[in-house]
Amino acid sequence: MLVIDDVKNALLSKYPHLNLDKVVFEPCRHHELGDLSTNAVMVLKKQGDFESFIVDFLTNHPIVETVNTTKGFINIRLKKEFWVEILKNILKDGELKPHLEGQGKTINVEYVSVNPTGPLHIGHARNAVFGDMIASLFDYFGYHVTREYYVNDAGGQIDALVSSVQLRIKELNQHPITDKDFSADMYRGTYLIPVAEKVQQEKPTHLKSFIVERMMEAISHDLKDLGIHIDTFTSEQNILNQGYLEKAFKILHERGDLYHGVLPPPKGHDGDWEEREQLLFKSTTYGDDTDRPLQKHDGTWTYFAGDVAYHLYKISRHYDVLIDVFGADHAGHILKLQSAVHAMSGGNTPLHIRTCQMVNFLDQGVPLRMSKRAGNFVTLRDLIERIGKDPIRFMMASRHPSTTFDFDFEKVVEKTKENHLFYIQYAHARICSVLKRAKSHGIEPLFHEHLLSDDDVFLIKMMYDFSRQMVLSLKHLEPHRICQYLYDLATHFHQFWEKNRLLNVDEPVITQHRLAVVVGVQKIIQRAFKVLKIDPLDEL
RNA sequence: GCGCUCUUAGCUCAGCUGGAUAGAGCGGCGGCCUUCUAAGCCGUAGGUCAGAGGUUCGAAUCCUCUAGAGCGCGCCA
Repeated sequence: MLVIDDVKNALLSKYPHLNLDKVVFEPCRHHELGDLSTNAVMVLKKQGDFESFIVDFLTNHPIVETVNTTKGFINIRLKKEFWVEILKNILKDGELKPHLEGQGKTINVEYVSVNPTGPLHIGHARNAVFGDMIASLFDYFGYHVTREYYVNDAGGQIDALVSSVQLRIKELNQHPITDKDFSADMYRGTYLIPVAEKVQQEKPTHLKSFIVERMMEAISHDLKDLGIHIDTFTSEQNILNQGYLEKAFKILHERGDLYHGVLPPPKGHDGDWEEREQLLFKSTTYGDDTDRPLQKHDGTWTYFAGDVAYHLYKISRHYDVLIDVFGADHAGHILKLQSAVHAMSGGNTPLHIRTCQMVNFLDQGVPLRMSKRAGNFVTLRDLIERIGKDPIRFMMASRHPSTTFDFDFEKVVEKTKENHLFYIQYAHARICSVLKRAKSHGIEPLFHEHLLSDDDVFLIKMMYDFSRQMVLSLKHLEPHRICQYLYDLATHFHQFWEKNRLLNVDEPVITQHRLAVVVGVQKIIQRAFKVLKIDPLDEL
């Protein structure tokens, strides 16, 4: 934004000592008062009284129409030329390009990372979509993004998976099996039957990796249908084979962050606690609440140790920033992982961890109680086939990540304003429809500056806010802001539609002009949807 | 017992990391289709921002405590 930089520069050139960090221009809360407001006077109060200086400066600024002050704010109304330029830029570039702040920087976003023991279910969807949109946002701002999935293919769960497949093979060979043949940790899902068949056909030499590959094929296929492409699948087994566990041990040991000791029992963990000496990581040094075990009592590595090794591997790949996306049920891992990364990278590799909360699923208002054991969980595939990828992506991304919310299978495909995605698509479809109709009359969009109306400006202002919302979404890693913004934009458009008849064959010039204005909206929706990876609809 | 996250209108959610009179939708009430998609638009009613303190020019937002909800808490991953 030009005005704010001009004001800041003017202030600094006269008062070089000023701290202007908190000075911002924002869209004016009250439309009657102006277009933009600044808190400068209030924020700078302690450093001096700069009101008359700023007001004078703004009054003489070439793109400022009027200036007023109320309740400590300075409000400005911009000249129409400003909005003319904004719309021209949108029509030319298809958007409003924020300056690319991430050019050259590399970033690794790890998300989904579901154990390869079964198909993705709907409980995995939020993490997958949220992580993917975080990655998309970084793409948008010019970072080099790696989308990564960590495959837990080394633990006891995988052994149980292999046993489960072997049991299914037995079943294929005319040995009837019952529920009793499955031990508690085994997987009795019928999705393993085709895997067993494949094993029989191909007789692989490495059974375990063969099975994991089949599971990962299914998972990536489901992800693809949700619009997600993972760049790098990193195998836990591979990390271990490459000796990263030992490397991590060595680094932490040399730093003096390891010791053998006994953890205190968690409070309320009365009778069944048995004190055991373990190899511990001194994560309390880095802000954790308690030290964390790298080895079990028997000297074998813990799951956490594997995670530490994996993050050392990520550090060794020299990204500027690492991001992990966890479900709320893994929030307990944040501090210990960040401690480990801090220790191993010497504080040089920032690790941001974002969690998204659980989702309550409902079908026509009835809560779904899923249990993996009972086998009544809904697969992601089933949901995609039932309602499509876009409603899932939009809904999963449209809520603040740290709040739980209700996801009703029926409500997200309703064709009413209550369904935000529909409402936005409706705006887009209306624009496409009227453009098509105008074209059949030989009328194409064409912007006429001198026809710019107050209603046009009202709509252009909303388009102008796009780049600011994108910046905020990135800054806070909160893609839901984009969804919220699009809904507001759609609201403004629908109001505009009701007030201003777009197509009038008797008035071709005004028709051209209004079409050009709504093409701006169309382009912004398309650009935002590209980031969300949602397909805009030309008709409903 | 401890930790993390949450609590905003009857319901579902926003609230621009401390700014102006806290906003939308649904539901309620009342209006708007001979013209581009009424799958929409307009008006109206509805609030002690869970509660109590604190920080300051200013708090839904930051801190402390209390209550309630969800998730988690070595020897699973």
